[in-house]
Order: sequence, then C-alpha cells, then structure tokens
Amino acid sequence: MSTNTFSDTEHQILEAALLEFSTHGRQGARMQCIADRAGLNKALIHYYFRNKERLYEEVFRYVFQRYFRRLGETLRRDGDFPTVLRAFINRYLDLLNENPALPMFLLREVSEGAPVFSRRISEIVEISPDGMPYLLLQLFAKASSSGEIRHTDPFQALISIMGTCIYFFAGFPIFAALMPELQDRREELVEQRKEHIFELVYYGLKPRTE
Amino acid sequence: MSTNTFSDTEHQILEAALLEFSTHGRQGARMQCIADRAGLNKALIHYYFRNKERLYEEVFRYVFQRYFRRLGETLRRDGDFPTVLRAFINRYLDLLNENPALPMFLLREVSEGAPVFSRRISEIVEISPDGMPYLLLQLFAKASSSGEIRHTDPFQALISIMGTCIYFFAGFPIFAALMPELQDRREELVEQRKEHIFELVYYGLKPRTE
DNA sequence: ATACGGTTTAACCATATGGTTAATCTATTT
DNA sequence: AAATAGATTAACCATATGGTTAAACCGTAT
Repeated sequence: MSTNTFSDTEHQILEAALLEFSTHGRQGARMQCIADRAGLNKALIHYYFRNKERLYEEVFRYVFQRYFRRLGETLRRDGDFPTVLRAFINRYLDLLNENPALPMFLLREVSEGAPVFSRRISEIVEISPDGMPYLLLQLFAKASSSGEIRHTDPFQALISIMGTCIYFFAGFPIFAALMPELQDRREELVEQRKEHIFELVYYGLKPRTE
Repeated sequence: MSTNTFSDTEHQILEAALLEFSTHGRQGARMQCIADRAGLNKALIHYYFRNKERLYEEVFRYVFQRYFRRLGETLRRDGDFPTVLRAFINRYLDLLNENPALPMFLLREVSEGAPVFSRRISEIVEISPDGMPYLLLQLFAKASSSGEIRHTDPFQALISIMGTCIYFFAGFPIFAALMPELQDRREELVEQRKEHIFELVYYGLKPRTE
C-alpha cells in the first residue's frame, strides 16, 4: 500500500483525484468526477483504491512525500545563510507555482483535524533532525546564535517564510477578484516575489546597527 | 436578505454553520450537524435560510463583512507609517486569534473558485479607494514614494503582511502535530508574533544604508 | 484455438442527506 | 377565550452518490 510504483491507470486516477480533492475537499470530491476527469470508469477507482478514504490517503501521501522531500533538499546543501535561504525560497515558490492546488489540499486536511496527516506523518515528512521542518528551524537557529541575524524565535521565522510563500498562491484568487489586472502579471509576480521575500526575510532579520 | 438584524435563533444557526462550514467545507457540512450544534431542529434552518446554499451565502457575508470592515478601520486612523503598520498587524492577529476558523473559511471558498465571494463582493468588501485592500496598498505606496521604505511593489508587501499573519493560524496545526510542545505556547506565540511581523516587515522594507 | 489472469465496463444497490410537509406549540391581538 | 401568525417539531420523500457485482474484454502463455 505504500509502494511508489503506479501503473498508468493508477497515475491518471491519482492526478485526477488530486485536482478534485484540492478544489472540492475530501467530502466534496465526487468519485464520478474523478473518473470523468481521468476518462475512466468509476468502478476502476474502487478496483485500484478500494474506497474514497483510501484513495484520499494514497493521493495525500503520494503528493506530500515528494513535496516535503523536494523542499528539504535545498536545506541539505552547503552554503552560507543567505545562499541557503535563497535556494529554499526559490524552490518553494517553484514547487507551488507548478502546482498551486497543493497548499489548499494540505490546509484543508489540517483544518479537518489532520487525521490522515497525523496517522501517516512518518511516511510523509522526516521528523528526524534531517527532515525539512527541523532543518529549516536549524537554519534560523544557527544564524541567530552566530549573530548573522538578530535574536529570533526560529519558529516565528519558519511561519513567516512559509506564510509569505504560500499565501501568494492561496490568496492570489482573492486579490485577482478585486484587481483583475493582476491575472496577466502572475508569472512576472512569481519571479518578482522570489526577490521580495528574500529581501524581506534577510534584511528584516539582520541585526540593525542604528 | 442582506439585513443584519438576526433573531437569537438565527444567530445560533449562523454561529453553528460557521463552525461546520469552516471545518468541513461547503459540501462537507451537514445540515443535521449544524442543527445539532445549535441545539435546534433541522427544519428550522430551512425555515430561516431556505436551503444550504443560501445559508452558506448568509454566513459568508455575515462573517466577512465585519471582518474586512474591522480590518479596514485601522488603516483609516491617522499616524505615521510604523504606527499604522503596527495597528494593522495587531488588529489582524487579534481578529484571527478570536476566530481562527475564518482564514480557512475564506481560503476554501476561494479554492472552489470563489463563486459567492465574487457574486456578493460589493457587500463584503469596499472596493472603493476607501476599502481595506486599496488603503493597505496605499499605505505601502505612499511610504515607498516618500522614501520611508525602499521601492517596493505594494501588492507584494500586501501579500507578505497578510500571509505572515494568516499562516500562523492556518499552519499552526501542522506544526503543532510535528512539535506538540507548541500547543501550550500558543497564546504567548501570538503576542510574540505581533512584534516579529512588525520588525520583519518594517525593517525588511526600510532603505539600507550600507 | 483456448484457457486464464488481470483489467474494464454497464447496471445495479443501499444509504446518507438535503429538503418538504403537515401538525403542534406559543405568544400576541382582539 | 378565540383567533391569528409565527416558530418549532417529527415524520417523511427524492435523489445523489459511494460502493458492488457480474459480465465482457484483452493480451499472453500453453
């Protein structure tokens, strides 16, 4: 059940399910819609994934295992604080830009009490000191204690950096509804955003001389 | 339908519905659960709000009208850039802390294509130059042109400040699942966060002399 | 050619759930 | 006290939807 080799058909189902789940939520998702999206018969989904709940779990794991792994990679490379920080931000924004539905998928799960995330957390994210969350905390903790940034709670910094990245994608539709002209500038704004976040976080945390 | 005077019963329904909708989403919400939560008969909900869709719309408007209005208030008061910035951050975090379910409610709606938000946008948020989004953009635009902060796209700043505030509440459960010790520090972290975000944004945007 | 295992499908079933209805209760007016 | 209108309830209905099943399809080995 935790194998990662999926057939073509399974992949089609997973991709369709990801879209359906992230736009309509676990309960709002319709098996028939997933089947239609994937161009397959509904019974096939049950054949491969038994039921909606297991499909959801499989999609969730399938997607976020990769997501957290790719995010963590950037933190394991050598480099000084600003270099690693920049790499993390760029990777994060690229990941989100490739699949803007992911944050909502995760946030939805979490707002429902994160039953699947909690139950299968060990498969999804490394909780060890070599996993993404801990490495990111470490990044700030080290820079903080070496004096490269001012004394900062690493947790606050973690929330800030992830929030500034995620909210661009999660909140974009809100502001696009208010200011339609943003829609066309989207790609440009993503690139601009990399620089903006880096400067905000780096210079926002740097010790002040005055 | 857009009156704001609700009877006790209606209020109970609205509050119960808000909880149910924000944890389970529009489709996942169950009319029976809302009735149970409110301690009322299910048919009463239909009596007052006709059907699920209209109930959802009413709750949505009821909640976010107030939310955006209270957020906008802080931007209409006099004061220099850091003062207004601080007031906005504090108000925002207090609002979210009072009702941590709100961001998810809004984000869910948005990820479903924001049909209700779009349709009733004019009742929910002032789109005029005196409304919250525009005032916040103005705040940064003015500070930017007066040289108080370095040249910055106001939209990027808007996303950053809202993202850092919201994500604390939206993402908190994720990190609380990974680091259980955070749960007890929540209130303390909210207060600490006000200062953290202010410093990050203010000093992150300030012109650099070096 | 045929038998067989894995895959795919149309048709079907059971049930959860949104919504209705008709009766009852309650308070206010006359 | 009778009447009226609004509020509330239990019982019910229709249907959407998750899930099942049995048959058909298809490639491959014998």
